[in-house]
Amino acid sequence: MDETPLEHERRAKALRLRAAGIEPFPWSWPGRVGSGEVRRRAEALAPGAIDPGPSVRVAGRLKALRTHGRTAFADLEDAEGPLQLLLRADEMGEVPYRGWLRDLDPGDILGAEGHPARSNRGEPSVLVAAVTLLAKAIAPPPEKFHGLKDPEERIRRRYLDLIASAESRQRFSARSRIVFEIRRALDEEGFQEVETPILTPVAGGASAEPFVTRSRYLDEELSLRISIELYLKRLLVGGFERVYEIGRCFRNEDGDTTHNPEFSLLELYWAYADYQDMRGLVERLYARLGRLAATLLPDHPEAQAAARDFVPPFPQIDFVEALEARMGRSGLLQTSPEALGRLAREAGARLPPEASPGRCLDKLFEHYVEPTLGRPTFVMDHPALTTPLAKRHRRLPGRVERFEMFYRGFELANAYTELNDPDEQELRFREQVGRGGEDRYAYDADFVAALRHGMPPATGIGIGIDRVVMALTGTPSIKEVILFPQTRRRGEPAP
RNA sequence: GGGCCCGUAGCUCAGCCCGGUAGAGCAGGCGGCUCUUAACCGCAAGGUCAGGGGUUCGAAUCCCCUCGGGCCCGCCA
Repeated sequence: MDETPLEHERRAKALRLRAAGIEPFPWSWPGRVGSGEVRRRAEALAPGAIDPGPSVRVAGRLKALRTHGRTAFADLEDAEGPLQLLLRADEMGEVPYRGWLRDLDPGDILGAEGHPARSNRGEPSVLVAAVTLLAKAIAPPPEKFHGLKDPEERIRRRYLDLIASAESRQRFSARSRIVFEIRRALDEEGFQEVETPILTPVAGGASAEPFVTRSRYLDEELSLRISIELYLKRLLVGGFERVYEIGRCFRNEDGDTTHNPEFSLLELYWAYADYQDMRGLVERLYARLGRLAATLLPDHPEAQAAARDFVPPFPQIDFVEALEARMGRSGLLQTSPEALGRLAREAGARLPPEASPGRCLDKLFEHYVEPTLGRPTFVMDHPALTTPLAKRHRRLPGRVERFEMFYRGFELANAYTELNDPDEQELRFREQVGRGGEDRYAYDADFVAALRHGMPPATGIGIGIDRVVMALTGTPSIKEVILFPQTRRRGEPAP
């Protein structure tokens, strides 16, 4: 890559230091303490005072340097936050002080040793006795005040976004904590996490185009999974009773504000329980997550609202009743496919002529009911037409035992009482495959073979992790909750 | 896949409508300053105006194509 004049200057500084016997990329910085501890010690002091206790060693990225002749203020930042360094010629020695001011740049990784202190203006600081370069930044950081704004650069070079934006760092930390909390909650509920194949001979469990690759060893085509479902159900056949997996799934489709080609899915299966049991689990889980979000993001109105909103029990509405009420008509399930298509198109849905009645019903629900579901709401007992792979409802004809939980326009859970009759499963697979259209599921013969050995009655659920994070943190774009979203290849810097 | 918008210095942005020598701030260079925190003051420097083609005496500016990105729609039950 061509070196900019700026980078030339910075590299020259590194070379100058090395020539003077100072390694610009040293190996370690032992005895380091976090900025948080130093801040706390410094905050106990009066302005202008110096902590008389032992000196401390801190480290972090140099964010800004304000020089005033024989004194200078440096903003250091580590994972715990910012910390000011107070550099003075009389503390450090005239020659080292002048040398470091000449050879340091914003963006450098620094170590500093000195006593906690408070500036005359009261800023918690370290009065530096000695400074050490821990890694020279040859390339400059983003602009100090405006940060990195260009949305393309923020995604392609996420490290720069993270350097510049505490908010971005906080959001991704929140994501980690949310996922950890989900694991902890499920562990306490008695579920065990498993790992099932990502490279699979048949990408099943959902309707989506897979990414396809090839195994040279097997001399076979393999697909990256589009869901986790069919392997977890095999484990129910095998005798595991409460299993889940959180993992990446892949769909070979366009991205947008709510879709990325690779995304994280939680799927969970629970033997000897039904979808009503699952509803309780969802309430307990989201109540925890709402409280967590409020703790993690005390300044985020959306996160605070989540804690108030996710208080069980969440209201339940019946899919058909809610839709009919909103539409002001009845007998939807008895309506002809042609009429359903007409209604859906009247509601603004652009549907292909061959769209199934189930798809029309989904579109109608999307249009009439979903926008009204701002608070956590369970939508119960979908028409069988919309959901071929759930178990038929034990009481309501033409329905299946299914619920979705909606919040702020996001579908945050989709659960069934699972189909476990192998003959019916095979029939439905064959219907889907025969259709050959958009809604096709891949036929997984091995899965049907597994069901023939008996899968206990069970409930299962899928939760899109990325969307959970979006909903809890009030983030409008999936790209802001995925560290490295998919982007088109571009001329990358040469090594 | 369709529509609209964006791409100017390392970063944040003016300039584009209405064509006439490419501008500022930050960062960097040189000089000054012992309490700043978007520090400040002075001086000098920094550009493939995303790329290609066209119109024109003359294009960052107007037109076409390509690349990349964003938003909306479609698709993703």
